[in-house]
Parts: sequence; structure tokens; C-alpha cells
Amino acid sequence: MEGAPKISPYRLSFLLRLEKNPSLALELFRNPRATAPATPPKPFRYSARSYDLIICKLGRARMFAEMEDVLHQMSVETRFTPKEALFCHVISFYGRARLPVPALHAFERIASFRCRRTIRSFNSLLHAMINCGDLERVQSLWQDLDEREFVPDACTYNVLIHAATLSGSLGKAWDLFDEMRRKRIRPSVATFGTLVSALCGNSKLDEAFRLKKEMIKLYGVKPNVYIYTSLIKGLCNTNMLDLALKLKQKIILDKDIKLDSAMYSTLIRALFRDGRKGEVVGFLEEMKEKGIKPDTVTYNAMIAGFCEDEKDFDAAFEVLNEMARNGCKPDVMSYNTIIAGFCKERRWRHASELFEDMPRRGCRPDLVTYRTLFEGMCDAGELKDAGLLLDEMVFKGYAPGAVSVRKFVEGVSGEGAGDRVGPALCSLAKLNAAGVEVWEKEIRGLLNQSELLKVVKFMDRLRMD
DNA sequence: TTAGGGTTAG
Repeated sequence: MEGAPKISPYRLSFLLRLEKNPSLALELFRNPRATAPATPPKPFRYSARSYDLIICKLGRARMFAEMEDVLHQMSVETRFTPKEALFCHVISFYGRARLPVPALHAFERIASFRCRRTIRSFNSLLHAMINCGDLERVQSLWQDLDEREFVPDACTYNVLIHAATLSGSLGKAWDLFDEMRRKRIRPSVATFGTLVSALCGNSKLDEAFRLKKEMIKLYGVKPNVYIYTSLIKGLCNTNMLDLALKLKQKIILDKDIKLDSAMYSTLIRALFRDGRKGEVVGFLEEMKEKGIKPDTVTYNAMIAGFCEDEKDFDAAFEVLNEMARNGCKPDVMSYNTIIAGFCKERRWRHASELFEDMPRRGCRPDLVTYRTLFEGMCDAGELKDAGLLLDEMVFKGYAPGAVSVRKFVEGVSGEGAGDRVGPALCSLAKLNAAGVEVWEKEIRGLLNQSELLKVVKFMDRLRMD
């Protein structure tokens, strides 16, 4: 047998870049030699680049245990120092997966890799906390900034401004904007993007357009396609679709601005809402001419239009087929939209069929899927199936919305309801024992005294668990 | 590329 073919560290990076499957990439990374050599070889000299590639591939695929293994392996390498950017990525992978503790842990460990930590990874951490929905943590990290060695930059303020707008406080966003200028930190196009989007989202179109003018005149920052997409969405949401279309025509003439699928997705959704489905084809053709490929969001906008506005479910399914033909994978939102559409039409059986079919189609139902279908079943009075679905939900760790719980309990209340509601509440409370009082409040008044007693007994049993 | 826009539900 011939010796193992030699693979250079450079070649390994090349192969890793090509390998789309993260598990296979990891296999390749762990065994860079094609076959096991007879004698123990010298340790493979992994390049910093191949660590970057494999860590990012694993992080994107949310294979965190494997990613941590490789990080650990990298921590004992002495031939190079990893770049801070890699840790920024790791932090944001955890943020996207809504895992605040590992994100924080990754940030704290940067120095142990002999890598200098700067405001960049701090910014990544702030942003990860936004993704985790933990706005309070953003606040506390920001307050502790003085104790750290960092000086905030434009990006720090952009994240903070974003957090302020998410918490619904435009006033706070403006305060931060002022503070930024006092500190002579120049606002970037992203700063204005966040503010314009927040203004549009609060129906303050006039202010949004004024800010767009100011950013050019006062700050010398040119609006980009992000800014215009927010403005177009704002116009669409205030029944000014024609103005939105005019604005788009104006931007087309600007050679510096490259339109993208996001802008078209916004317009396509708005056309459906306005009952102008017929014009959508023309927009799809325009995209094609400009070399802009429709993405999942574009298709989802069409699915939403067909389900919500046209009630044309065959057409919605045809969009799914079209996606497959164009190599675009439907995501959980694609399915949730159709399921919600069916439920609204009380066609819960159709909704249920699609739900059952999701795993085969390569998509895992999420919290929204379960909540939507559960509510649909409750609305249709299909309480038996709703109960079964509830069990499955709870098993997966998903809690239904309070409104649908109420509908469910209302629906099954009556003679012997305690027996039927009890187990369901029991499983609900398992999710979150602290929430027991909430459920108790929810059913009080709906059940008669003896039934309530049965439910409370179930809860008592729970508390002892 | 550390930050901003677009499509569900609630």
C-alpha cells in the first residue's frame, strides 16, 4: 500500500472552502491525510486559515460542540495567533442561536488564545445580546464599559441605537445619536439606516425623509439601498404604494445604488396587499433583467400574498415548487405563512397536513408553527387534536400563546373538564413551574368549583415534582 | 464585515 498522499495546509484550506457539508468538512479537517499512515506521522501543521474556515462552517451549522472542540485544539497551537475577527464570528454564531451564556463565555476567553481583545469583539457581544433578545444585558454591558479597556466607536453606538429602537424608545435612540456627536464619533450610513428604519416603523415618514436629506447635507453620508428600502416600506405601509414605486424608479437612475432582492420583496408584498397581483410578474422580470435573483424572502413575500390576500393556496404551493426549481430552499417562515393562511380559513386539516409534511421537506417546525396550528385547531373547535398537539409542543419545550390556552380551556370546559384540562395544564406547567399562577388565573372562572379543584390538584402534584 | 433594510405569527 502506498503512503498517504501529502496534503499541504494550503490545500486543506482549499478543500475546506469547497466542502459545503459541515460534517464532511470536519471529517476532512480531522483527517487531512487521505489514508491512515502505517507509522504515526508528524502532527499536521494546520494553518490559521483552515481553523477559520472549519470554525465558521461549524458555527453556521450550529454544531457548537464540534466547534468548541476545534477551538480548544486551536488554543494549544503556538505557531500563530488567531485573529479577533474569528472570535467576533463565534460570538455572533452564539447570538444567532440565542445562546447568551456561551456568547459571553467566548468573549471572556479571547485572551486565553493570546489574542488581544478590542472594542470589536465587545461590539459583537452587544449585538449577540440583541439577537438573544436580552436588551437589559446590552444595557448592563454598556454601563460596565468604563471598567473595561475599550473606547466605544460608531459601531458600538449603532448597536446601542438599534437596541433603543427595539425597546420602542426613539427618544433614547436620539439621545445616543446626540451623545455620539458630542464625542465626535462620526455617524455612519448604518447609524442613519437604523434611525430611518425606526422612524418609518413608527409612521414618522416626514422625519425619515428629512433625516435622509440631512445625512447628505449635514454629515456628507450618502443614502444606500438599505435607507431607501426602509423609506419604500414606510410609504407602502401608509398607503402610498405609487409614491414608493416612483421612488424606486428614481433610485434606478442612480448609478451608485445597486438595487437588491430586499427592495423588490418589499414592493412585491405591497403590490399583493393593494390587490395588484398582476403587476408582480413584471417586477420579477425586471429583477431578472437586472441580474437580481429572488431569494427566500422574495418568495415568502409572494407566498404571503397568495395566502393572505388572494386565498390562493394552490398558487402558494406553486411558489414552493418554483423555489425548488430555482435552487432556493423554503424556510420555516414559508411554511408558517401557508399554515397560518389555512388556519385563518378554518382549513386546519390542510394546515395539519403541511405541518406533518415539514420534516420530510427538510424543515423543522418552530415555536410559531406550533402556536399557529394550535390556535387554528382551537378556533376550529378541534380540541382533541389540539390536545395531542399541545402534548407534542410541551415535549419539545414550546409553550402556546396565552390567548390560545384560553381558547383551549374555554373549549374543553364543561362537565369533566378538570380531567381533560388538568393533564394539559400539568404538561404546560412542566415547561415553567413559575408560570403555574398564570395558567391558574387563565382558567379561573371558566371551570366550576369541583373542576377547578381537580386542576389545582394536578398543579399541587407538579409543585412537588 | 463589528453595525443598518426586506418576507410569517403574536
